Amino acid sequence: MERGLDVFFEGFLRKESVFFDKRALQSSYAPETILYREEQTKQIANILAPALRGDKPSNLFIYGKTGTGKTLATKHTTQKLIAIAEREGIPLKVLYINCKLKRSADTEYRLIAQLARELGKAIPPTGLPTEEVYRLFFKALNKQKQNYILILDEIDQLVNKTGDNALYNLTRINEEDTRSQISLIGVSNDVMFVDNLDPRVKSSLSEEEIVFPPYNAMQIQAILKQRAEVAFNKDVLEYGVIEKCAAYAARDHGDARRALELLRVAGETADRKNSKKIGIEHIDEAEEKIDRDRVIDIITTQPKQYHLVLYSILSLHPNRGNNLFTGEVYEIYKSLCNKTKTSTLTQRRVSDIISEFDMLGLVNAKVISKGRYGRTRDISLEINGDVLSKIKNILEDSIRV
DNA sequence: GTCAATTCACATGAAAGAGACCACGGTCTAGTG
DNA sequence: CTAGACCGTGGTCTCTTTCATGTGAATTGACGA
Repeated sequence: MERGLDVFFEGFLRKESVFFDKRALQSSYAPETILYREEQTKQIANILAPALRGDKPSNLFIYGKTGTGKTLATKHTTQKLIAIAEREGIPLKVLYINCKLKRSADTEYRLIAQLARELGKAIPPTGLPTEEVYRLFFKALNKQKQNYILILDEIDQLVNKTGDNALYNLTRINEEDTRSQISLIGVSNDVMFVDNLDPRVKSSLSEEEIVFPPYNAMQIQAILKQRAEVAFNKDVLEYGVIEKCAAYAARDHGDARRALELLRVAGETADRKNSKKIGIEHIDEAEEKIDRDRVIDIITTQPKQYHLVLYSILSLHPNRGNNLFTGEVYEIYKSLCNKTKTSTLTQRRVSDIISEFDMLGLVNAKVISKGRYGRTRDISLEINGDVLSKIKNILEDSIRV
């Protein structure tokens, strides 16, 4: 066995890979030039430039679908800005916060705590009154005269979960008599989310707005080519591979991130199969794999109650047509809980869980009205084929039936 | 046949509770000089 | 006298429950042609 491992690792080391530098395909990679975003970067730069003269730049709201380069472009421009500010000795700082990261900045308390931490204050993960955290944050903020640019990525997540209280407080900082000033940059996938904002926050946050349109297939191709230059060894891409990747990604709203992931996974598959080139067939496989991994990942990280609900749907699904209703699922779920001696959740909760499954894309649940026979969700599974049996195993394992 | 009222089976919202975490400050205890 | 152990209090956060209210069209039943 030991011997076998040695051989394996040595073989792995010697094995030729199609990759030269895989990092170029990761979403965190920042290429030197950002394609097709000149317009937007220039706008951002225009808006932020006053910071160099010590003025407060307007607040900025950026939106566009996922994978349209919002984060990349803002980070890129602010980095350049900072570089110059540093050279000239201008007191300017950029704080980048991703509101979507669990346990990091997805509540008011955590957002402010995270900000304070960026300023060098140690804030416990919980236990303090929110007020107190604000106080500490302000104190850190005013320690010296400095202007801040605060980037709130995926800001819609924050607002959806915890309301706009935090934003309101942040926008008000400048009204108070403080030495430092803060400009907010809100980045969001969801265009509609501004409408649910408190009008005061809304007007203050979107003093300026920039829209990132989705890339079209040609642009994605160019982006892929740019990255592939760095990422792969010479001549490993067969003809049509990039085109196909781009076509896949463009099919659903020009998501460049997905295209890059697809290309990366295709490369990995090719490597695993000891193929020296990446062919079109690898892309198909990659797409399947991404999908499968995503589903399995989602399910395994879900708590047990969710497993029970999903298993109920699953076990009901094959011997019925296509439509299950909430009531039916709940009945099965209840008996399943009895059988496994698990505490039973209320129908209210199960209803929410089902709609979460819908959002995760595991299940298609549409609210329909059956007239006299009430209103319910029409539920059908979105998982099929070999993944289904795998999931069934995972679930059975988890709930021990 | 037409039309409004009724009715079903949940959906959807708001509020509040339970239990897990955690920090802080005060009190107690044991060890030290 | 002091450092550290050990509470009690008060805070956040997540998952749930409870209570209340909403809802869209099939069905029903009254009505008139």
